[in-house]
Formats: sequence, C-alpha cells, structure tokens
Amino acid sequence: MACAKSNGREPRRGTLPELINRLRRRSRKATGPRLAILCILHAHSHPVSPKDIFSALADRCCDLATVYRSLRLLEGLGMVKRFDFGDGVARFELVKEGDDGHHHHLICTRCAGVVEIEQCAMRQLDRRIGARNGFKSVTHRLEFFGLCPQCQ
Amino acid sequence: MACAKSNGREPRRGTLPELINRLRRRSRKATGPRLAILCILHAHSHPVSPKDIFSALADRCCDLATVYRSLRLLEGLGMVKRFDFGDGVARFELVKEGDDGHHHHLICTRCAGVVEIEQCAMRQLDRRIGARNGFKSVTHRLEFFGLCPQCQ
DNA sequence: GTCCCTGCAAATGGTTTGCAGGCGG
DNA sequence: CCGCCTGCAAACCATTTGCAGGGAC
Repeated sequence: MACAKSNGREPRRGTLPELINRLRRRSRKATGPRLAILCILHAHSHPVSPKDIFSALADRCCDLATVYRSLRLLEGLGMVKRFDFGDGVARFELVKEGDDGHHHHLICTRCAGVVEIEQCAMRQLDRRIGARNGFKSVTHRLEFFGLCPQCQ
Repeated sequence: MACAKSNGREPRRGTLPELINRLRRRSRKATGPRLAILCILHAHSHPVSPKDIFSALADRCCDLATVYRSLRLLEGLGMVKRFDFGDGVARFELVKEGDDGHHHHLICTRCAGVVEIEQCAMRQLDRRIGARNGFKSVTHRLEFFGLCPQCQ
C-alpha cells in the first residue's frame, strides 16, 4: 500500500494516519479495504469512479460491492465528495479536513480530461435564488463541459 | 389525444402541428407514439421522466422502450432537452423552436418540487472559464437544490 | 467475545438493443 | 411497397442488498 505516511506526531491533513483518526473518531473500523480505497483517492487529484478504484486496488484487495459500501460510508462521514459528470457514473474525491469539498470541474467532452475550477462566486447566487423563491439551504451542482486544448 | 391544436394556418410554436412540421422537416415520421409523447411533454411545464411519460400515456399507447427511443430521437433533433437532477433518472422538457432550452432548475430536496430558474449570467462565465483554461465550446450543467417553502 | 465489515451472488432499476412484424410516406 | 418504427423480451450496466462467515477493537 504505497500511500502517504506521516512520520511526525501530528497527523497531517490527508495523510493516512489522519484519515484513520477521522474514521476512529466516528467509531468506524479502519479496515484494509477502507484504507486502500482512501489511499487510492489520495493518489488521484481528480474525481475517481468506483470501478477505477476497484481496478487500481492491488491484487483484488476487496470486492466491488465493498468499494461501493465504503464510498457511501465515507460520503456519509463527509470524508469524500460525490461528483456527477452526467455520464451515469458516480465519481469521488477526497475531502480535506475542515473543508466541505465544494468546487467544480471543467470536463473535456472528447477525452474526458478534467480541470479543477477554483471556487467561483456562486454561493451568493445560492442565497439570492433561495430568497427569491422562498427556498432554504440552497446549494448547487455545477459542471462545465468543453473541448480541451489537445482535442480542439 | 387532448393536445394543443392550432386552428390557424401558421402552426404556432409548440403546437402539435408545428411539432409535426419539425419532425417532417427532418424526414422523421410523425407516428402515434411520438405525437403522444410530444403532447405529454407539451402539457408539462417541468422536466418529465420517461416513466412519467409512459404512465401518462393513454391506454398504454406504446412501449416504454419506444418512449426511450423517441426521446433520444427528439433530443438529437433538438426538440427536447435532457436534464439530470442527480437521482439517476433522466428528465426531459420540450424546447421551443428557435430556443436552445438552456435554463436551470431549483429542486426541493424533500418533495422534489421544481421551480424554473430564468436565464442567469452564466454564459459569460463559460467564456471566461474556457479562455482561462484553453477550452473551446464551453457549456455548463447547473441545478440548484434546497427546501421549498412548504417543506421547511 | 461482540458486532461491524466483507465476499459472494443475486436482485434492482434505469436504459438499451436484437429481431421480426407493421405502418407511415 | 420500402424502410423506418414499434412491441416484446432479453441484455446491459451501475449500484444495492441478503446472508453467513471473519476480522477489528
């Protein structure tokens, strides 16, 4: 399991020990499959699908069903965030502690390459749209699509 | 088939005859199932799922597979637009002729009620994000979620 | 030792497709 | 009449679930 390890006393954000802490704090077991999945998520900077994770798992370390179950658990704990690129496949990204993982992506419609889009000024739009329509707790789901430089 | 009918000579936008024209112009057959589906779409102001359409069809007028096939065809012709609310079900809306159907929705996370959000200033954002990342033909997919007044 | 977690396999739900017959143009 | 469309049923694909055994704490 070639994953980031901290060698200091204070587990650093996103390191394996810190992630284990986050699990234990919520009294969830730090099992092999879960750690392996976290490692793989940690190694990818872009959203990854359950199947991607499954095939990246060393020596068929666990079942696909377990990948789904773990991702769901981690999502519930706020440790990973689910993204939907509209192709019928869920994708997940590790969420840094203290963050809420809110950001967007720019996806190439030809090669499926992904660019991360930094925070844009949409949160105030949530508020405005909520107020205008009488809705509360408004959030949004936003992704951009286009042709990347190589694919044009 | 209780659908909007035009009684003038010039088929009005969104009326059944006008829709038939749009089909014929592209040399597609104006069959019973297709017209029935268009009628149902015409009768709903919000995105409708294939299953919704199927159950709204009078006396099991056609097969579910045909609903899917027709929607796909209509989408290809730009006559309907597909929306994705992230719940694993596709939804479709009739597109007015000459329009591109681009708009967004505000969906209640409890009762799934839908409010249509008029054009917001996102198109210039497409351009800006495209330019900043070297992408061309940038579009976006955006939906808002929250608690509607009744569900709060 | 107790439960939570996992593997396995089967079920589920949305959507697509192969095929042969039928209807629109 | 020719070929596009349709019904039917089976296939597909992502995801979920029941169950019984096994491992983490």
